[in-house]
Amino acid sequence: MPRAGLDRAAVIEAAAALADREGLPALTLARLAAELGVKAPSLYNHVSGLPDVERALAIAGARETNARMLRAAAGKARREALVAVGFAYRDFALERPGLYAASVRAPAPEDAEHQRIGNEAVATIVAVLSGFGLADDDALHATRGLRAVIHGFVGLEAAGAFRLALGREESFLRLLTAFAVGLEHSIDARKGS
Amino acid sequence: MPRAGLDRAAVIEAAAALADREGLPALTLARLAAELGVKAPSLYNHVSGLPDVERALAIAGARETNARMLRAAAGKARREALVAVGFAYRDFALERPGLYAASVRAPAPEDAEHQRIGNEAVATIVAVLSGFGLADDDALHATRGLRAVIHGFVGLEAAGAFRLALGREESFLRLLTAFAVGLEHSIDARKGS
DNA sequence: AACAAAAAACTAATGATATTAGGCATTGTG
DNA sequence: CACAATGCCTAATATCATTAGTTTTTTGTT
Repeated sequence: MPRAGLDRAAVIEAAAALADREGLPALTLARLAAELGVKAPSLYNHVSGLPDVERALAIAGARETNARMLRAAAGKARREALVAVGFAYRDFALERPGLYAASVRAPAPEDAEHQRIGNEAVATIVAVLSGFGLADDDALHATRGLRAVIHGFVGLEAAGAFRLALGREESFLRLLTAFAVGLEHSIDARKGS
Repeated sequence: MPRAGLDRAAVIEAAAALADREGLPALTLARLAAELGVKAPSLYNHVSGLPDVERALAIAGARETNARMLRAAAGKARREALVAVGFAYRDFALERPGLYAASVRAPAPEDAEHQRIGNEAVATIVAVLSGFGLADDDALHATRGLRAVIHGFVGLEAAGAFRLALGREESFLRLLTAFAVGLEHSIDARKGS
């Protein structure tokens, strides 16, 4: 039997491509092996099982998302930064639906590495909101809010929930703007202005 | 062999209970059958397969969500109605995580019944936003926004994404309020006030 | 260069799952 | 009370993931 010349990276890459192309649920070891011209058990020389592959996709997706958000936020502040980060996240989800879907699943509580990557993305959101001059709990609540706004819109869009012929970018832009405006006002209100 | 006395409703109910208790992924026909004191193939006398069960849960969940949102919105308007509906949705997701998870999956495009239930929930959101005096596209964009806000926050919370010791109700309240405030202001801006 | 060790592929087997087919008992109805 | 429908069963097939054990190819060492 000739060797296929696989390694872990090649397996994970093929898995990502398959998940992007046919959806995360279509990613099975049997399918992946066939795609790579190999029998399913052979994959165990490179990965420890399906959960390992899924975790690798989740981490790769989270890394990529975070990198894009950081790039998008560079040199921007407040409302502009918030919108840029939102769209960076959305673009990634639309371009790599399989990786995105994998990265959405919450990391196992005992998976320190995966948790760490997730925390970095949260830190990026925190940084984006720092320009709004929020302190302490205000900043934490706002972070949860922005995560929810972005995750919610992108998730619904990825699930095909927006079927109307109405610009989705426009919807997203308005949502991000409304949240930003709302944030600014709640700050004013709290300052007693 | 004595009869178990099952019918479709009993099967679906047990499936919902199992999904709530152990998570939607734990819902398998084998598991469900064991729970009901019956062998898996016997379930086919009452449901047409696992997808049928999942669809039934999705529809039941969507119905219940919608009913709760309608009840919550009755007699309220604008910001108050928006907050009430958001919390009604959230309460349901926390009380019935399995049903909620099932109802989040988008209906198949050819599944008219399921689509219809989903549209009713959208109509409820539209109604809640009607008090804000939005017209045409503005109303549609805002509806997408509110759906995203609610779905996003509740989804993250259900996934265990909010691990800090910081009131989650408070975070959600602030998010809904920020969105409402942002909406009001974007309306003002558009009116040129 | 030869050979031993490591790595990568394979086949075979196990166990979970869904699902279909076919048989038998129970039940409710004429 | 017979009988037809119904509900449950066992048996069988097919798809997965995964483990064990084998073979073959590389690789690295002497």
